[in-house]
Formats: sequence, structure tokens, C-alpha cells
Amino acid sequence: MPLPQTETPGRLQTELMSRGLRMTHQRRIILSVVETAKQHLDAAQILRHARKLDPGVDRVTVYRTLKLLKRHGLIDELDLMHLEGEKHFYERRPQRDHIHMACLRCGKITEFESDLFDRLKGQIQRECHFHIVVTRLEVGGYCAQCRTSAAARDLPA
Amino acid sequence: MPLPQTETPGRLQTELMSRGLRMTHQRRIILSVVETAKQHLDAAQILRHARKLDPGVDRVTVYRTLKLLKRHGLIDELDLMHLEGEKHFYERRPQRDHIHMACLRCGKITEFESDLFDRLKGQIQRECHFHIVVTRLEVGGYCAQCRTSAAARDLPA
DNA sequence: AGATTAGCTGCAAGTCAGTTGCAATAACTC
DNA sequence: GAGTTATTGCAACTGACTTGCAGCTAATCT
Repeated sequence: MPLPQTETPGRLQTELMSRGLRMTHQRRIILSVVETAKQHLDAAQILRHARKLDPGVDRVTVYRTLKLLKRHGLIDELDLMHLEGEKHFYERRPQRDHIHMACLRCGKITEFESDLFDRLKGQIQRECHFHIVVTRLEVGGYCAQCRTSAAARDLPA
Repeated sequence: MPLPQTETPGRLQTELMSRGLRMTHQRRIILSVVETAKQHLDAAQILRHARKLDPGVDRVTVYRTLKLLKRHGLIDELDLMHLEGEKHFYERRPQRDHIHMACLRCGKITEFESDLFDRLKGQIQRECHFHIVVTRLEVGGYCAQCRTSAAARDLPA
């Protein structure tokens, strides 16, 4: 087994097990891929990484596991402004919600935390009597590099 | 022609024409559907409405026209938290950005404008040196009705 | 440890939203 | 009104994701 069981299981694994779900070989692999990802991965990328650890992992299992993690609030699904097709990206649910900024020119994704965002969520809950479970704030535009390096006329309003 | 030309064209139509695009019969119909929509419509619903005005309008033309309007910043594309599949919804781009709240129980979509949101966008532009073109803030959770009418235990955290 | 059993997996096939190639058509220009 | 070029409709396609189902396996119970 490529994943040593002696290794301390990550938070995702611990959480799932504590909810009484079966910890299968495949789930352990997919969880570890998501936990150790250095950027936002889509389902196909997660599958590719998982197959490096065990070539037998199936596409369907990846989809099912992601759905499971999402349902349990352990990961968040991102659209990243659909910059490249309709696929979704995934990240571990963070302590504190953040904003995703997607550059329409270079495609770079930047994250940003903000007190104003936290306060906005508070306002929504209070004024709309809406119990927030999940938020998704995505912004499309032009990052600092692309704004300065490109001539202003090339940039749509 | 079901759409009288004497009728004052809506803002979308005026905008498109002023950008030098061809104002075809089909576009006029699709534009009027989007302009007069009372809720958020997806592409299939827009097609259905358009066909009531002219049964010859094709699915592909609807998709192409929506893409065009989106590219020109005249409409916004919404995911509405993917409550029912992966389709997208459309609305005329409003004067002022707003938040979409989607109830995970009853599916109701509520809109909300907020100074905090405007200020948050300002903060992003300033502190991240990011030029915002489009924003999408969607919130999933439970609306006032569903919170009160349903027993607390039925609601996931 | 071995039997039990409900949950999970892999495969194959299917669905669904949206896209593309291309010949025919129809807006706008002059 | 003729010319040209964007736009349309059709048909076939793509890509992301889902479903049905038979066999497998993790956790449970002796």
C-alpha cells in the first residue's frame, strides 16, 4: 500500500471517520490528494494525482468522494468564474471564508480574506434572517501584473 | 412579426446596436425575453419563452446570444449554488451588484444589496490592485421561512 | 479469527448543458 | 438593389458528471 497507515491521518480523514463513514483505501488516497494539494484542483486533476498512488482508482469514485466531502462541508466547490470550461475546483474548507479573484487575462487565482466580508455575512444573517451554510464570492477582473504590463486599451472595461 | 418594431427597444437592444452588432429578428426576441423576465431564467427557459414568440428560434442561437450578451457585460451569469444541476441562470446586469441567497431547502432565491458589499469591492480593488470586471457572491443556507417552519434538527449545520 | 452485512467500488452506459462545423440566410453598407 | 459578411439552423459532437448493477470489502458481531 503506497500510503503508510502509520502516517498521522489528516483532518479530512479524521472528520470522515468520526462521522461513521467507511475509510476505504480509495478514500484515503483521494483525501490525501485534496489535503496536500498546493493549488485548486478539478476532478480530473484529483483523479490523475490519485492514480499515481493507486492506478486502480476510478473516475466515478473521485466524483462520489468529492460529493461526499462537499455534503459534509469538508471541502468547498469553486467555479473560479468558469475561466476554462465548466469544471469545478475543490479546496479544503478553510477556517475563515475567503474571496477568490480570477484574472481574466492570465488566469491566476488569488485568495483574499477580509473583515468586511465577515461583517457582510453577519449582516446577511441578521437582516435577511438567512442562516448561511456556504458562501462563494468570486471576482473576475485583471490582476496587478496584467494591469500594468498590458496597455490600457487592451483591457475591456 | 410578433414583436412590433414600433415598441421602444429596451436597454439591451439599444446597447447592442450602439456597439455595431447586427440586430437580427432572433436577437430581438431573445433580448426581449431576458429584459422582461420576472425571475432568473436558464438557457432552456429562455429558449422556451423565445419560441412562444417565434417557434423557429434555435437552441444554439440562444446560447450564442447569451454568450454575446455576457461578453459585452450586459447580462450576468449565475450559478445559484447549483441547486438543480449545472445549468446557468441569467439576469440583466444591474446598476448595483447584489448578492444571491439560495435556500437549500425550498430553493427560493433572494437578492440583497449592501453597502458592505460595495465597500468590500472597493477594498479588493485598492488592497489587491485588482481591477474588478464582474463579481458573483452567492450564499447557500436556509431562508427565514424554512428556518422557522422546520424543526431545528432537520437542518444541517 | 471467521461469518455477516451494509456500504463502497469499478465498469459500462447514459444524461445533460453547452459547443462546433458548415451550408444557407439575412443584416447592414454602398 | 447588389454585395459582403455576420448570423442562423441543423446535426453531430464534447466534456463533466451520474446511474445501474454485480462483485468486493470495511467495520461489526460473534
